[in-house]
Amino acid sequence: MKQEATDAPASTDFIRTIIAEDLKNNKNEGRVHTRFPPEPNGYLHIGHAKSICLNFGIASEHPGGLCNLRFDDTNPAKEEVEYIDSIQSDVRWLGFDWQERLFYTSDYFEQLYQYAMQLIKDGKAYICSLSADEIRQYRGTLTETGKDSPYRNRSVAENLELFQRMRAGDFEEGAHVLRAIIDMSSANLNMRDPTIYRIRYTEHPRTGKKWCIYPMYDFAHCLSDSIEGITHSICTLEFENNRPLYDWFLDRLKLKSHPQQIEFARLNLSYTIMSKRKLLQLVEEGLVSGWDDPRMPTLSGLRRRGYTPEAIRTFCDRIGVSKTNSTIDIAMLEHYLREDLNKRAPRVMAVLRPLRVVIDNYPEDKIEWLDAENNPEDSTMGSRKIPFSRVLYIEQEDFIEEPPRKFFRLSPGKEIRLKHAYYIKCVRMEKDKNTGEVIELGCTYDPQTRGGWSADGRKVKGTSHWVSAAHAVKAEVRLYNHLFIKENPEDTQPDKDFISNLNPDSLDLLSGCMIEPGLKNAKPGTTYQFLRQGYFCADSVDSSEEHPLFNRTVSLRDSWAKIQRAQSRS
RNA sequence: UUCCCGGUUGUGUAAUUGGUAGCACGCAAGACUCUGGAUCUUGUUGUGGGGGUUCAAGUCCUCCCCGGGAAGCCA
Repeated sequence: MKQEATDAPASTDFIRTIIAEDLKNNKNEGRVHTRFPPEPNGYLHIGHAKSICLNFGIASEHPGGLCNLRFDDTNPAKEEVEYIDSIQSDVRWLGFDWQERLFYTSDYFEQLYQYAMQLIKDGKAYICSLSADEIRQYRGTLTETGKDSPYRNRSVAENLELFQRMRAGDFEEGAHVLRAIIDMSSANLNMRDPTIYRIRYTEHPRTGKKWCIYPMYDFAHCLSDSIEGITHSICTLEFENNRPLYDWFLDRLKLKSHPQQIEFARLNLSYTIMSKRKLLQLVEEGLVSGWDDPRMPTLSGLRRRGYTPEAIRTFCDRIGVSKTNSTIDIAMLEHYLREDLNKRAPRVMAVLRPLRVVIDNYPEDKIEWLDAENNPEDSTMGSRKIPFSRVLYIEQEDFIEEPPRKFFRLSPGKEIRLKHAYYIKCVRMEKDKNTGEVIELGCTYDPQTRGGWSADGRKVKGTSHWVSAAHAVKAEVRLYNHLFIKENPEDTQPDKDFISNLNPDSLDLLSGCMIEPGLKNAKPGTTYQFLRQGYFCADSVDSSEEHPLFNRTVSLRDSWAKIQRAQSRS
């Protein structure tokens, strides 16, 4: 785990301020203990990363600080082992370690049951035999107070017996629930005798058929926090209205460990969605290839796309923590990704849309192995040899027959530099007789410019990447774009939902790409910079030595594209 | 209509707790460059509104406006 309390600029978000204040007042005997409490009902996404970085980060900033991983598994209807496994590997991949503190709310089911019994004995809870529908009606509305359940006055003895029989499986689902006795006229609906146990004959991923009653979140969560000695229970804004209930249970049960719940605003990102329910819908309806589709904001999707944990952590550190509902521009995520990849990604050459180029004055059978640096940002990454020969491929978009203003690349009569190789000048074009499309270029090279330098100091403005046709390896490349066309995918026509905002061009498959020979053995998961184009990684699922397949992680910033956009605007 | 929470440049987020509104991203212009990448420089109409307290208000008081959340036997 990262330990950067000293060199990191002091973070001053409101949560860390509260904790610093608590420490100053020697609250919690100077302990700082947080937890990350996912429900295993889906895969983790970038929004969870914010919470993970916050909780584990805060713990790591204090000597002796701890952060638990706890699965909030109180609803067996939605939870699965697949999710339990993926969540653990995602948290680890992000770079955090819960050591031996892996917990499950289900670990505490017996203890939670005893707490519930205590509440009943203290006259603070009762068995309600109203139907779900009736309970809703009795609860009242936002503006009307509720009314007491007719079962509210059952005797302690009767409540005790019924609760035990609920556990024993004597009743049907829905026949009874256990409810707290609070206040049916509270302005906070959460306090109108909330349900704390319900009957469910559903097999639980961990406890199997041992239980047929399951505690509700509000009851289980605060008590689990208390049992684990959590000092600061950090959650998202939608739980603000639940905080009085969180405190109510801990106060009524007179628990000495009373964690403080603090709410912060969840992460929203432009051009994507963060709802687990909606992500699940994309998966189930086959609109993406799975939870790890590289277009998904899930950690497994981002990982497969080529995102690094470091970039995600930096992003989470920089976006800040507050209580303001906000949407962060996805460009900021991409910025920290590029910043990270720029330092570490080896440079290679790959031609995505090849245009054949013949160097007319280069000997037929000659091959030169030229030096190419692996990363101008980091000389310790060394260099490699790349083959140069008479027939090459360059990028189609690096040639225009009639170049617009400010176009520095190849066109008839113009000279450019081939990266790491020679200056070449375009002397002829071959066109398809039917379409008129340029299918081959004839160029001459200047032998005096080997390595890309000219002794006479002559300058060329454009530099292109290229591959030797005889040596190139054919590959497929997946170009990814935003999953949604709208900055806010929920911004839809009245009768449509977010699906209607799916970007039809979120995936562009290129099949005839030509990559430099060394890339044949690219290890899946390692990210390269394809010179002048972007960062790409071999796909961890579909790439093989026989059929190399690369995902575009993120494009390079493209100022030529901006110039073009400006030109077309004017 | 009830309760809770929020509102600082285009987007996020700070402001020593009443004392120069800063940082990052984005955008724009320029410099530099064997990646139109990176890097560097410069710029970039901001405290939701009205009153009030004060020498001084993003910060305190007050009224209003706007946004979000809350009526699961979900979390």
